[in-house]
Amino acid sequence: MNQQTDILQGLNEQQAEAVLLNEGPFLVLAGAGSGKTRVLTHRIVHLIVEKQADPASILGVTFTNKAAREMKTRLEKLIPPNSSNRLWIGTFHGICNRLLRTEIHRLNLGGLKWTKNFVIFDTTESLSILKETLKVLNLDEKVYTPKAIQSKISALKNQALGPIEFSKKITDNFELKLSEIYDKYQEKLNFNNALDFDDLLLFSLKLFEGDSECRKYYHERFKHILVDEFQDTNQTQYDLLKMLLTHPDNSVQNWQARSFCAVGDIDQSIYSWRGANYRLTLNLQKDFPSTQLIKLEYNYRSVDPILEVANSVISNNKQRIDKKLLGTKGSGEKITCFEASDEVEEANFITAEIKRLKSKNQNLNEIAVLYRTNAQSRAIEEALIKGQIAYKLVGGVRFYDRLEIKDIVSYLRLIFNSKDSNALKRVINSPRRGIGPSTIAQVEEKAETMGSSLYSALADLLDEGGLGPRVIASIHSFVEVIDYLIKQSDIVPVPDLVRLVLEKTGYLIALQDSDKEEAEGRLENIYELLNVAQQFHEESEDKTLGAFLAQIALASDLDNLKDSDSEAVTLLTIHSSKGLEYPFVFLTGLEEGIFPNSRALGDSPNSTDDLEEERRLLYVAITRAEKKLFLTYARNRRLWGKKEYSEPSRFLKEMPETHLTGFWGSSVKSPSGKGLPPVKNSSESSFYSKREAEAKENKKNAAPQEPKFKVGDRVQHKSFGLGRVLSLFGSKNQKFYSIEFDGADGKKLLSGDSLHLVES
DNA sequence: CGGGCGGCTCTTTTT
DNA sequence: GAGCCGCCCG
Repeated sequence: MNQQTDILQGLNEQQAEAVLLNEGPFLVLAGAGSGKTRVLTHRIVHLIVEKQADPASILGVTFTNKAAREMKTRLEKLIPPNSSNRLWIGTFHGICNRLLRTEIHRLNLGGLKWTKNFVIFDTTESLSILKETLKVLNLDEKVYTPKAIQSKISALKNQALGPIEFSKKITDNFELKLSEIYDKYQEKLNFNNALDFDDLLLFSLKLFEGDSECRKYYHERFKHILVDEFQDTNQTQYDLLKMLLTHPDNSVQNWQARSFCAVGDIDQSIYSWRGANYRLTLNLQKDFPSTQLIKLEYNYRSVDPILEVANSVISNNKQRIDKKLLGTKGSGEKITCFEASDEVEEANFITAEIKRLKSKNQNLNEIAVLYRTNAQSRAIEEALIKGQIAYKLVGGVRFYDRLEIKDIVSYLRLIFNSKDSNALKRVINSPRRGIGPSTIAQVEEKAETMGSSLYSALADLLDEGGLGPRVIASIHSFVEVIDYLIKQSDIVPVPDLVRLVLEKTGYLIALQDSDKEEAEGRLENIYELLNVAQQFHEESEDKTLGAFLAQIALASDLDNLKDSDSEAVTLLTIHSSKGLEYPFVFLTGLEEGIFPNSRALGDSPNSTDDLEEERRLLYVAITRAEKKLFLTYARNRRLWGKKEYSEPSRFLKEMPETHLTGFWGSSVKSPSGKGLPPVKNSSESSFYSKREAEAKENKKNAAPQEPKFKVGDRVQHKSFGLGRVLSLFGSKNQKFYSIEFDGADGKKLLSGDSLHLVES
């Protein structure tokens, strides 16, 4: 067998075409589960093995670090040894970081320069310097809320607008102020020799715009560019790609001959709030008329009912290119719906179903629970803990956001880039050295007058009077330790440096001596950080401190998700689940206000767009499931600590009822049997609100309900016939039973009202 | 200087 | 219900 057929083995016609096309830009519209990752991997293998492409000439952009790592691992097995480390594969942010680490000195942004030992500020850190900025500008935080300003600036950066470009587009007073803040904020970042997330992209673009030599070098180098999840590209990323694809001397023309492969699915565009713009995908052919189009419509992941429901839901969107997922897995179980009285019952149902799956020898790693917002995980976690089901939670508090880890990392950052005043302020009194806010204020003042960094202002302050002898001694020994560590950082590998930090700063001793309850957990986390450092040193290509810090800054919780780990159910938001697949999926909280989220239901001019994005999100969620999907919602939910009534999601009625089963919308099924009646207007008095009023009334009067049946009882239902009780759920006032009916496939979930006991 | 307490706002999603 | 901020007291 020759290599050509080998590479194409197992690919369908369209997939093979996408692998083999070698000239001109082309767009692969790849539906969920259509094997696009395979296409990308095989294409790279084809380029290297068949076309003798230099691995260093290939640039692959993925959406997550995890996807990048997986792709690299797969490639290592398929291409010649030692060639994989010459490929550039990563997220836009990761790639831009790599680029700027070597080229940032060429960049000049309105007189501001950065050096290659820049640090990356995460959202929290950039918020804190933004607050400083507002203070300096004497702006009221009540009027200019830092969070809102932060997202405005982020939006600008994602539209390729730097402070200078934006200042030319100002139309009103608010924008004028915003522009001032933006300027000052960038100055602050510069003072720290720091970039925020969005700057990684924007600065890379500005670099190419301002330095055609540099642009030419990378244009000529990256002969083959592949971009995954193209629908979630923002303007800045798009412009950046254009920079690489076109030659500085002859603009658009030679784009047409470039090997450029964009893979995406407009129906899975779910990051518009981060500046992503799926219209860029729609416009690709308009921008570049020679762009060829390949559609991948065969789905190799899910059974038919799941695909039917997904197709049906997404067809309600107006803004899309028509396509359907075509099944290859055949028929399968219907989708089970469950209406819970509240979030506790919902969680109990999920736990019980998971137990059942486990009893049928399903591995817990095959199960995922999805939700719209992170806050929803809480109730589910509690139920799983009670039910003794192991779970892994993605999101929530990131490992690197923990206090002790941030402390140690801040030390490392200060060592790497002594201009990082955020890091300095964080560590200077941790462990306690008696250097408090008033001293820091003096340091800041000193730095201001000297025009220097906080760290060098420390040394200047020592020479002056005005500080007590105790503080002087503290600062003196602090500076001594940091200076020593800075010297060591050039000599010793990262894991050793981390150990030195723990030891020389007194951090470890202070923690060990602490009799606080949480100290033990913190120590464990610190040991885990040491493990991370060790692993980094063994596996990373670039073993420098800078690379370590960048890895930490760009790491997401998702990156640590390994299926091979211990056996556990995965809990994650729908956003985080993009690109993943699980045999069994629970999609929870299908309620108006939760999903679709209330933010998407407002009367803003964008609300139609927002609702369509919610629908795409639902489409993503549904298509994660391979074998079996569960949909749940709760009639009451604790929100901001308050109980709220909610109506079932409007999306439920967009699903063909023939593919659904279970107990859902109990009395809300319309007489026609066509699923839920239309939710016209959530504020309108409707069927739902009447039912809510009833429920409220019942609740008031109801004594705690005793279960009518127990597990194993024979029961009768007027339309389903005879069955047996498998399990029971419910709150104090409401009980539900899972019933297996004789001769029927699957089980039904019903309330006691419609059942009669036949035999105990 | 540091810890503790009370009041305030807020949650959509993440590189 | 939680995290953040500011205020007060030891």
